[in-house]
Amino acid sequence: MSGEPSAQAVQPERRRRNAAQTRQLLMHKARVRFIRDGYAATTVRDIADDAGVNVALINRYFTSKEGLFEACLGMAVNDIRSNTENVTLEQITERIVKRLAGDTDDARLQDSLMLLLRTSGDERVNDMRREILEAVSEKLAAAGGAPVDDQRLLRAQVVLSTAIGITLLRSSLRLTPIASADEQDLIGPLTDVVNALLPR
Amino acid sequence: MSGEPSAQAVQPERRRRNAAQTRQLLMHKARVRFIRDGYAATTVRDIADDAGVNVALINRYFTSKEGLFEACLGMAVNDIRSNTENVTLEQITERIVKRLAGDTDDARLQDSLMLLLRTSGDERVNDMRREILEAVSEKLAAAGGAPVDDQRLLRAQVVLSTAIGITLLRSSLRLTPIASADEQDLIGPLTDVVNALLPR
DNA sequence: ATTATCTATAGATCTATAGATAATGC
DNA sequence: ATTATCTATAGATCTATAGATAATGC
Repeated sequence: MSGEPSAQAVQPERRRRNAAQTRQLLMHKARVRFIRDGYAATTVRDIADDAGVNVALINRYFTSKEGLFEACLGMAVNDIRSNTENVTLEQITERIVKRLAGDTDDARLQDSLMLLLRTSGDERVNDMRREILEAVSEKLAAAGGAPVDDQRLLRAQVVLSTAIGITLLRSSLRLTPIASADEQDLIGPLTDVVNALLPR
Repeated sequence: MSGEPSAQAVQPERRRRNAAQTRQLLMHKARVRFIRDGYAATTVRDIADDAGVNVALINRYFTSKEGLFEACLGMAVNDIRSNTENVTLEQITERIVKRLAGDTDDARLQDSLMLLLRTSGDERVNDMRREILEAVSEKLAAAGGAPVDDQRLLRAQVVLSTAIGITLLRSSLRLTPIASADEQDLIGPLTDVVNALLPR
């Protein structure tokens, strides 16, 4: 179903042995699989093949498939957190568009937002997900120094919903024309949404 | 991981043998599992247990797990199609809110939009998904007799993105306050989004 | 000598099917 | 007699682990 190793999997030349680097590579390949196929549909063998190493290394470096997923999610959480630090009202649209605008398939398969939508069945992982989304929506709501009440927090979450929905339609469902829209095409509609939901 | 049969699974009294009814029941239970856990994480045994019948009936009535998923998706597509017939610009927000407003967990697990986000790996199924989403966004774009250009279609798809994103945050991620918002709470923000994206 | 990586395999699923059982209708 | 439903099981994965191999650093 999703078993063929991707073309890039074949390393042209064996790189020098390096546990840290292999760990990184596994996380990178895992992230792409988890985003594209979801947790359950991804096998550890898929990931190991993509990385061009033996399956056993996944358990060696991450204890379990679940551990690998958790590591990927941690990376995504950091990525999103650092991208939403100190954001002003003016920057919101720009940041969202930048995040969504990845125009190559490869870029979309890196999108941390997509990984946040994947579930593994582990409760701790679901908590991580909810925490970061709460943090992000609070930052959005408070952007520009606006006073945050429940009303505004809800509206911030609708902004977040739009971003998530666009990500899905573009990367997972590949719906045109939104899937082929570039930064320039998205900025207008997105600006309108943000202005409508989070008036200054 | 997701194996416990739900509480309602135990039928208080054995109903009369009825193939058509059992088929229906299986589709209904399958839909809930597929929406909540996704295709790969759901086992046919989970579904059969929820329905209180033997696993073998799934293959008898639907040929395969994939066939059952396809049947569920067909149901969802019909549901969404009938809900987007002849929609006017004024009705869009109302329709979206009505669809999103399900306030019980059970209601959310029925949401056809959520099933559209689930993938099975079968290419034919992905096509069904893309087709219905295209049809819906075209209907949205054309609502109220507006001339449809690429620009407007893109904006209609951003509306759709918002609806999908809200559904996800509410049902799968259960983010508050949006997850606990009712119809009354959602109508305001949603109206603003639709007006901003699809001006008459 | 250390440790990154691989081999081989156990044990636990999961889907699908052949054939048996038992409820229903004539 | 028909057919809805169940039993039993084959065959295909999939994850995890114990222990072997081989590349690297001292």
